Amino acid sequence: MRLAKCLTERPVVTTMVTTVVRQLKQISTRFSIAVHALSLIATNPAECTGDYIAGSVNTNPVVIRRIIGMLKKAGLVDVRPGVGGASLRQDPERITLLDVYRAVNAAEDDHLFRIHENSNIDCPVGQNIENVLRTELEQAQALMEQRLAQTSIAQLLAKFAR
Amino acid sequence: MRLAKCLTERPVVTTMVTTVVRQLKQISTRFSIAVHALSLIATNPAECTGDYIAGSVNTNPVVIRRIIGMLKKAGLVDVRPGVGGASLRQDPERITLLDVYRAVNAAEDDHLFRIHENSNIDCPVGQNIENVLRTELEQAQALMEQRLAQTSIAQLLAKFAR
DNA sequence: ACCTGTTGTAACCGTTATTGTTATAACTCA
DNA sequence: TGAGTTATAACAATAACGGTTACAACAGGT
Repeated sequence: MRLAKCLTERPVVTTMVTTVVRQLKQISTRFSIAVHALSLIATNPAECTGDYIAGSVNTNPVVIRRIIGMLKKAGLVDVRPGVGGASLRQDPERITLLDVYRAVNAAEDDHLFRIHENSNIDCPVGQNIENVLRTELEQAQALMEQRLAQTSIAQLLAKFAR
Repeated sequence: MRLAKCLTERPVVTTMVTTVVRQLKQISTRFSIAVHALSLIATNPAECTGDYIAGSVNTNPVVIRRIIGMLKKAGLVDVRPGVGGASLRQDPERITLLDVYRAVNAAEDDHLFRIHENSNIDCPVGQNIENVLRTELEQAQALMEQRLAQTSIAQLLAKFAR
């Protein structure tokens, strides 16, 4: 069969593809640590130094400052060099888990699923798979994100025991 | 404040924690490649050798065999050593994207979100954050997976152009 | 004006997952 | 038996992650 040959006898030259990298990141603990930090700040802004938050999260202060920096860049918190403590820039009712998720770059480029590229376009499947699958996966991802958007930091705090 | 001291003056000994590792994996291209392979097998089982599929996906045949091996272990496909070709072990209408997602271990231990551990239990936030957040994130994950479960390989193929 | 405590970063390390690759054993069937 | 195939081990290159040290810059109190 022609297609069989076309697919099996791959040209050896394909190794030229410089690998664009663009690696999708996993959903790291940055996300949960960020939520933790925001919960602390919402509760007790005055004491929220990097060291203090690190003491509650039980990690290194630099890890915390890195994450706080991302939250600051996203407009969620206020921090000033030299002066201790941090404060929310929005009401805790208005900061959702999705805001935090996005702020800490939980998923690269807003794509949770990574899809292989360079499929063989001489093959009916290779020709179509990327677009069709992308549509499906984007819908799945959207549902997840909608759920994240439904919970605010304030709602989270309200669920704490006592 | 007592809590402040408790959190700020961390005992230096905490470094003993041997770091259990347990790294959560990202959603790799294994998933999309597996869907691609299953689509090929559903369409054209006879010709589906590792090299053939690799030609359509445009990657190394060993990568394909590794993935096919996982699909086989999950009971989705039939492959036999020595003999070329592969076949579905279930109707393409009954194989969902979620089945594939699970088969290739897209998320470690079925937990898409990784949550930091060892929060300071002397802190009200540290005490509660893990359980409360876990509940939320599991619901978000569940919605995503339910969406994956709604699409079968057959439905995917039906969406291909011409 | 200094000192202390803090934020903000850069730089580096060890670990891990991923993807591609080579090599080799074992198997099937004509 | 030989060709084609599956199965798998081993290795390398890359990247993300989390932790750590070091240091510059800054603010506020004394």
